Amino acid sequence: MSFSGMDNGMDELSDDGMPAWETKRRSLSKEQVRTLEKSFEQGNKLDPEKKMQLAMVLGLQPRQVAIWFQNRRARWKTKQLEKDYDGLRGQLEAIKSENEALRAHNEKLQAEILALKGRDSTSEPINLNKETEASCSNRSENSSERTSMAMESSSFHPHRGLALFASVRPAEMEMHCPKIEHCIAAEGSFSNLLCSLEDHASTFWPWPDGPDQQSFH
DNA sequence: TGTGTCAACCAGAGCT
DNA sequence: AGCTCTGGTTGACACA
Repeated sequence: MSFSGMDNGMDELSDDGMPAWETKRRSLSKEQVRTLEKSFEQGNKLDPEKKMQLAMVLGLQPRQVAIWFQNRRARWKTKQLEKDYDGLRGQLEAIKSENEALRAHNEKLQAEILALKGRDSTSEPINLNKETEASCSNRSENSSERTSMAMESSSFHPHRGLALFASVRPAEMEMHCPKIEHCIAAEGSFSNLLCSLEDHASTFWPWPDGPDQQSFH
């Protein structure tokens, strides 16, 4: 074990029976850490037998091994939270751009409707389907499909981006928009996004049933 | 000298 | 009761 700067002669004992000057000694050796890491990869929980075995092999106090595992779990969790945060931030950006696309498309449709209404009031009754066909040569008669085609003719791609919206069919867009609006309205508060994605967070832990049932692959 | 990292510790909770 | 866990803190050390 290598450490420096602890060269005084204090000889009172700590709770571990170690000299007090040893209680805050610096780091474990590279070899010790390598072995501990290897063991941690196989399973981040420490049963008493494994603890004793590691302590014996590494020439450490069993308590030191236990503490190393505790600290290592804490570090792992912190890293995992950072990763999770980054992932959610990415999803937020995707949702925002998706919303922009929806907004733009919505405005386009509104303008189209207004134009049609304008014509409607100045001339004879208009067959909407026919009129729409005229304004967009390759559209079908079905209004839902028409909407779909309109979406394709603009830059909107329903299957691109978040799976979150994969189930939103064009005809349902109006229904879903308020939800998205709400989401984006709350974009200043990241916790709201966290809440909305909470149900998707079951994969947070790499093992089933949460952190207590861990078993690394 | 400020800051980050890490071993060690503590308190409180849960499990057997 | 004894053990282990998590979350937070402390103190020593390394480094820019």
